[in-house]
Amino acid sequence: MRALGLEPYGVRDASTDEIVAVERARSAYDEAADKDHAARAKEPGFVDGRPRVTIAGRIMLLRDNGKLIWLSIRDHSGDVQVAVSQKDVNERSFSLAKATDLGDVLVASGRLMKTRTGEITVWADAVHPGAKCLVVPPAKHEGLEDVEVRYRQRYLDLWVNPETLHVLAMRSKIVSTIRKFMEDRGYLEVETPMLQSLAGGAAARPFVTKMNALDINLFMRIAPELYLKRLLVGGFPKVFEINRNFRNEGLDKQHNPEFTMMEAYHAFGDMETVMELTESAIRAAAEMVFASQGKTGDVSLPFGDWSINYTKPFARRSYADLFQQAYGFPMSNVAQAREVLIAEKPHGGAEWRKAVEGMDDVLVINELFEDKQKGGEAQLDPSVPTFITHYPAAISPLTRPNRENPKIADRADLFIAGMEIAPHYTELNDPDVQEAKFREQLKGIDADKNAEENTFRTMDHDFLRALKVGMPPAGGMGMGIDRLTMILTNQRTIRDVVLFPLMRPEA
RNA sequence: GAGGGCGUAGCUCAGUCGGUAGAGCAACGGACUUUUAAUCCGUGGGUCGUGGGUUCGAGUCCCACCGCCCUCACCA
Repeated sequence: MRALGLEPYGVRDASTDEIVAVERARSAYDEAADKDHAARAKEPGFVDGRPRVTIAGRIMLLRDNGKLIWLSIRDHSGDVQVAVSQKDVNERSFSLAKATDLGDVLVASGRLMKTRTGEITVWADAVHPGAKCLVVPPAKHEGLEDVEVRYRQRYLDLWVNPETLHVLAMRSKIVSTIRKFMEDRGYLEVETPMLQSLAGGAAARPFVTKMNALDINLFMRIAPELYLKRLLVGGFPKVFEINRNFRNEGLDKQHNPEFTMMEAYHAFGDMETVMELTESAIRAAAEMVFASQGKTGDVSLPFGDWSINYTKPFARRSYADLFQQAYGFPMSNVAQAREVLIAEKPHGGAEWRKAVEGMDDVLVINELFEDKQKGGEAQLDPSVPTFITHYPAAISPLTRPNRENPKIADRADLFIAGMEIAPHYTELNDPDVQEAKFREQLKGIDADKNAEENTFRTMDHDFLRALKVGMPPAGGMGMGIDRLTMILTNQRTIRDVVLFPLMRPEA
């Protein structure tokens, strides 16, 4: 192109300042003015009333008829046809249009008209360069289907597959809807450390990194919980944080090593306070998504084969009921539960039997419970978001035991479509009970957990010190933003709602 | 971590029984002022994921490795 005296890369100028989204340009089409122009263009003194627009985007299709060139240009909002006729543009514009290839970014200005086949077209009076595309673009019809290339070269995926851009833009809108909802409810957004010298607040393997200046190891946080609670001690009444957590574990359809979570804490609230908060926040996000599809009425969104209703109140099922339903005997029958668990791994042999027999009662029950929960749709109605309530206290180390029944934790987990979306707690604020629970956790509740995993189950003395200062009673919740986005946008893998999912480096 | 599947042109894909590497689109040169996946004429394009083995001969069969996908395991 430079050999032809053309500059392949554009600059900001008077025309680029006028650029509007393709969608807006198309809606500016004026049929009356177009017909008037078609009928009277040759009359002396005729004033062309057709709106003039400037759009910019990538060339998706190209039909060069010699002295008339048809281009299909795509931007984030859609596609539009552009016609560049030799007699209606200057030589420089026409040469540029001639030298254009599929994939180039082009700026085109012109009046809106319809072709005789009825397609809205920008009849160009000038075109300007945007950017040259130096790689051969993916096939214009088949698109880009290779999932590996889609994730590694997301820029290509976003350009070629409009659905990708739509889903990821929707993710941004879901986050901003929830953020606005929280602010409207009077919660203050805060930022707490991502680099922590103790990785607490959850049971997960952390990433370790090294700080040179202080010559210390630091952990990437696995949860912000313990810092947010310190803020309640300090006097913040209602706080939330939407940010990344990092867990050094496997990848699958529901797990990316870095993921986004919203945690919220409400002083002088409890589990019920934050359950209502989550339900309303999710409903607000679902309503936004639903409305963006131009739909009205009861909000229901598809996820796979299911249709999930967000207008009806979310359901509640107790842990004990679900256990009974799944196994046909009550969870109080630990002896029978133990036999069922042993029978689950017939190949485990004597070793497995011994491990199970040494397990705490509550862990036996919970192992069985979680086995069934993975196929959660078998027990819960997948079309209704459901809170599982009345968890055993022993598996919820940071939760306050129920005042009436200390064996039950004040904890409720929200499940949608078989996925765990958000746990809710009445938070534990008694430092003595908290310390006892830390110690219990440190004993190594799982005999078969390896040593490496136990190294990060350390006692957080400063957190206990904070509780001694006095934390008001509080409700707390944590919501997986990635999973919520999956459910609201009907994506079955977490990688399709993350802009740049983790990939093994290319060789 | 275990099992299974996949990897061929820029993209989407064929490739039979082991016998000269294929198509469409894209690219390159040319024609064409209302096209719609424009059309027409012409041209170029391959480390068949990588490395080894079997064989007269391997894209094809065997082994190892790399990457991706699926299922399971792990995972608040």
